[in-house]
Amino acid sequence: MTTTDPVRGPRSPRPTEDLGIVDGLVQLSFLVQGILGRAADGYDLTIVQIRLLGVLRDREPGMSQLARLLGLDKSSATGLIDRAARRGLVTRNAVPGDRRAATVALTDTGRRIAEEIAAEVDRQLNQAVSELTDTGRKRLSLLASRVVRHEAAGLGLDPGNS
Amino acid sequence: MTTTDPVRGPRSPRPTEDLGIVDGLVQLSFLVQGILGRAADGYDLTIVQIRLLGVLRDREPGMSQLARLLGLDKSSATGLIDRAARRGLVTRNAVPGDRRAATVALTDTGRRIAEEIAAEVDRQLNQAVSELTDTGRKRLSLLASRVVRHEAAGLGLDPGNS
DNA sequence: TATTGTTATACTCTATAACTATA
DNA sequence: TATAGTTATAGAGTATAACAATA
Repeated sequence: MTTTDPVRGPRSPRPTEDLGIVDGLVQLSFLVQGILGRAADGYDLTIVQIRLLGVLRDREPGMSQLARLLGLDKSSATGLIDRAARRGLVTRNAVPGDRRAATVALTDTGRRIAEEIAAEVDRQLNQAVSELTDTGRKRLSLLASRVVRHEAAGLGLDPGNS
Repeated sequence: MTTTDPVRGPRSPRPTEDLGIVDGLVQLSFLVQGILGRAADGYDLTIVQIRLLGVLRDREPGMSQLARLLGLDKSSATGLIDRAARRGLVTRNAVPGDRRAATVALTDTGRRIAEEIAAEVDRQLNQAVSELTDTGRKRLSLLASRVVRHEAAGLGLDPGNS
């Protein structure tokens, strides 16, 4: 997926060869995931952990709900939260009405780190699109948003996560 | 940083809210990775494995070179190739001049699966952008390509070479 | 009975450090 | 000594199946 081999010609003065919508999006996704991964690495975390922090920035879900938000099995969520809690990023809180249930929330440390990482990702991603014109960035933002919204709507999901 | 609200034309039932360049790209990357993951899952593979198949479609690298291409430690590549070989997707071939070295190549099965998955990803990704206009898809393709190219250049990578 | 969450188990993926064999 | 690759080990992440406790 990294490359299909487009005919490689001599260097054009203004290359910007079109990779096509498929390769373009696939490679862009790996680029973005790379940025996320390196940002996470700086805090000795993983992409999944920072995604968790992102999701918890404006929610306090139960375990099953959290698993659904992240697209995981609930047993996977158990381990994920175990590890995040061991690092002091999140806590499990009891639910008054239901003795089976527990909600997950960020700790102060978790929230601070979530914000620092978000700022770092912001920097790196803006750096990555710095070659585009203002109009280009604006268009890219809108096109990406439209695709994401369309897909979310198709899945019956509403709010965006991080 | 939601930007100014562009007046939506009569074609849009609802305004496509702009997620901003950062959230738009991050969420789009998860969407694309999700498509890749589900495509891989259909063959009982992982994203890493199909990425491996993609890389090997037009290369026959040594282990160290392969690790560099995938951004892994060479020991990680060993396990990755072990598992892929066990599934009959790739083979290790001896290098005549150097008894330490080995190159990795797709088997016929591996190549067939690589192509089937590529076709499936193509379908799903085109489906995902089906709501955009032709112009929108064209622009998205070009913008993504430009960002990817810029980043690759910054890393001194030249896709398609050694 | 259904739901919420955990445990047991097995596998993939990854890195670090130490190792073998060759160059 | 340096390079190519593997092994040993440890940890994260994931799913399935079985389980306990509560509703």
